Amino acid sequence: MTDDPWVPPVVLLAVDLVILTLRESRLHVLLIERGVDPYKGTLALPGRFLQHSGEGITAAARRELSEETDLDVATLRLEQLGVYGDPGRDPRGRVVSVAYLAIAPRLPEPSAGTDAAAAGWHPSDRVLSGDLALAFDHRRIIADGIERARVKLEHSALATAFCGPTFTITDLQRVYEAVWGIELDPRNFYRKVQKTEGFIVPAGTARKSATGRPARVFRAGPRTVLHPPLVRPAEASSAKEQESEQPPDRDPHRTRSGVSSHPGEVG
Amino acid sequence: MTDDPWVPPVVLLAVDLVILTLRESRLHVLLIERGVDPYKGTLALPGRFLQHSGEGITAAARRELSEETDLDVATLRLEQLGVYGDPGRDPRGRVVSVAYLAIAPRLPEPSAGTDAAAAGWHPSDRVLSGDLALAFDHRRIIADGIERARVKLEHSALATAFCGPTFTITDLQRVYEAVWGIELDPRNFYRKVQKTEGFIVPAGTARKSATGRPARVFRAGPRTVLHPPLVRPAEASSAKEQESEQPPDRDPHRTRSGVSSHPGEVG
DNA sequence: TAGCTTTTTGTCAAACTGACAGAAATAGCC
DNA sequence: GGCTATTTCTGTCAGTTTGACAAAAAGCTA
Repeated sequence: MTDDPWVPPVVLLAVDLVILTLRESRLHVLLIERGVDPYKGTLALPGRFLQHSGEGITAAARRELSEETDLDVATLRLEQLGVYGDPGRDPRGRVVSVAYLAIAPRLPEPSAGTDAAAAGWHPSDRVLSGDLALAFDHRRIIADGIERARVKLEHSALATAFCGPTFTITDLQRVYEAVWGIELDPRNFYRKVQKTEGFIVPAGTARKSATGRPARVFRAGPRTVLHPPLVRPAEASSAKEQESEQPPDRDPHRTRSGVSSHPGEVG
Repeated sequence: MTDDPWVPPVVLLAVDLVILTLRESRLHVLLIERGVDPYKGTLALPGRFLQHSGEGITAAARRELSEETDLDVATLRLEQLGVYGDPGRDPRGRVVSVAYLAIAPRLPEPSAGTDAAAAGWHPSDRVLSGDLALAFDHRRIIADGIERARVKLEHSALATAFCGPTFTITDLQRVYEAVWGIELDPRNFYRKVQKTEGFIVPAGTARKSATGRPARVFRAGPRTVLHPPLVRPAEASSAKEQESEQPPDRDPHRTRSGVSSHPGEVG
């Protein structure tokens, strides 16, 4: 990888977590308020530095996850989102951060777990719109995470991860609608979901409803890949091109046509 | 991200490149023979350490790319694949590597660019089968890169990146067949590709053929996302679950059902 | 029981898919 | 030139899926 006499530069390695959930049919992301400089007092993703040089990256992410949520960490899945390491993104020095994506069902209301002072859920659209100011390049990381979730909803059974152990088909539809930001026809959604064998399976005799006809209850089936995919309508998937390694909103030449669904594409 | 008095551990940051191309209708990956320990004499992905602490990660990847191929780097696209940073993956210390994926059309035969002694193309199946021994965790990185390419072929116009500036529909079909490892019906492929507006556009009057009816020539169109996607047959997409941050083949509990198309998913 | 709401079962035309037939355009060979 | 081999391209056809929408079913409220 390199020659001998020369000594490569070192960097500080951190992990950041994009934890998404649904509250009142809207997509939310977990943010903390930073207690120290830089960006003291600003909202940011939960994250941490590698604890010691022998700690695995995913181990660090999992530990951070367990500190921020009281959920059973074993049941959550962490998916690597990408690396964010622009020089200058962190005034403390060369910090390279590995971002992870996690999907959580609606958590027990007060999300705080430990001392991490102000941790709370914030609507994702307020983050994406720039309404909420975020530390570092965390807004871009969240945007990438949400886009990843959108794509994964099409091809995997990820949507069930947003729900509790059991749910109705309408619950599942709300997930798709919230993440995709569109409305779906209940009849067609019902048909599609039912036809995809192994996606959801009936869960006992239980039924739930507030008003209207009681709905059947299901739980997640064994299948994790959806074949054929549950494609979102054409207009909804025309996302924007994404870049990294440079300050966001730098390039006015972004085309509307391009999308990679995998952030970090560069010329 | 952390408290104050404590000092986070440092890591060495490297980039590794998975460069794929097609030769004689087979998928190949660019490998170099390591000239120094560790793994001296073993095949490995082209890669390098960050040159100085202010160098961007993508910049490092792009520089390595330009050293290994004589292609116009500006025309190639680099896509971030993921981070590989298991402790112990590199005997020299804590090395975290950011992997990038690049797709190249058939390059001018001798692939070497600079002094990087033995650089050459190797069939991807010989790598995946374990037939060729690779340094570090590079076999896994390549596997992840190929799986990424497979998925991207469905949803993006990536396939044209394997071809030269102009190509025939059959050329394009060969790309899909090589990367997916299956055969496609020429008639249906023709129809599908033609119907996807903006995917490929006619390129002048030129025609080429060796034997048989001369084929029309096309070049890549403006569209980068394929809508609707060009789905591969069901059996072909039943891939294996992937993990990272741990030595491969560690966990006997891997399920056959799960796949994420995005490597690095962990429980 | 009537009215309201939400779930669930259908229906129907249009679009798409997979399998396959066959015409068109060239090169090579006798 | 005529024949064959080969590859490209244009259709066809039945089965499936999709999107839009109708209407029945099953509860709650009044």
